[in-house]
Amino acid sequence: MVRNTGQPAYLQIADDLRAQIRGGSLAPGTPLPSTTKLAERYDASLSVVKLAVGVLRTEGLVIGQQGKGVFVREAGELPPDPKAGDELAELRATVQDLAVRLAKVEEQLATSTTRRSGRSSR
Amino acid sequence: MVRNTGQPAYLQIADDLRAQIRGGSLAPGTPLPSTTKLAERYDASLSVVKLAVGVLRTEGLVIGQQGKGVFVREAGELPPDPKAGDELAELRATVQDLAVRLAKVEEQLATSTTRRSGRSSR
DNA sequence: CGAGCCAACTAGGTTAACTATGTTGCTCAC
DNA sequence: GTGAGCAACATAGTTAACCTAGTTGGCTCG
Repeated sequence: MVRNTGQPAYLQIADDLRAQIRGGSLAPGTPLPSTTKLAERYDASLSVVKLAVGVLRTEGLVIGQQGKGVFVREAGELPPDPKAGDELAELRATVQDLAVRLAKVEEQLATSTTRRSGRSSR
Repeated sequence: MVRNTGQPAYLQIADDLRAQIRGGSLAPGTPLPSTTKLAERYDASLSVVKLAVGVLRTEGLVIGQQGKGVFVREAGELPPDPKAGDELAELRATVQDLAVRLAKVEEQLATSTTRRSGRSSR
């Protein structure tokens, strides 16, 4: 599809969707058409549609929910499904994970250095 | 290299690079390692590296120049930190940094103390 | 010696296939 | 009628392959 504009297809699609969101055609909370539908509508491959959605996702304009769909983000607030997309919870989980792993590493290090195998380079 | 944080590989790489940029390891104006090099360094496929760079690109943190490389955006001209500036982003970066360093230590520990080939990410 | 070509790198775009995982609705057995 | 299980569909992630295009440096040939 597209071209002419010199812009890659996935950016054109992303721009179009972004315009629709900002223009109100796609209201906050409403789901975008499915990847397949968008691919048909824009006559593009699934891959470029996924790329386009990916751009909007990293921009924070939309939020993808596995199994359900991709929803337009409420400006400044969370979508009707405030699932575990919480950064704080994510961070906590990560920190917890790090703590456990650190403990293991420290343990290994303690037992291995006693017989002096300290083989730490770089 | 991946796993650990439960985050997808391309986001982990993006976060790592982002941390390096914000941390100063990658100064503005300097080029990132080439896609191939990054793929080797992170033991990831070219695809995920391209995805990671793509994320930073859409974030405006780096600018890709075909044929030359991907360069860190000059601080003055980068409007980034779109939603950041908050503690959360800082924390995130720090945690990410810790995760990377821990992963390295774990790797060293695994290769130096074990002769079970258990590890290795693909 | 110089001009031009060429080979080797680079990023970027596109496609396709496969996997994983989550959601939802239907059907079928009890 | 209810519950279990399944099938269909959704996003998400990963990989691989192929192509385009820009840059650079070296080599060759005139």
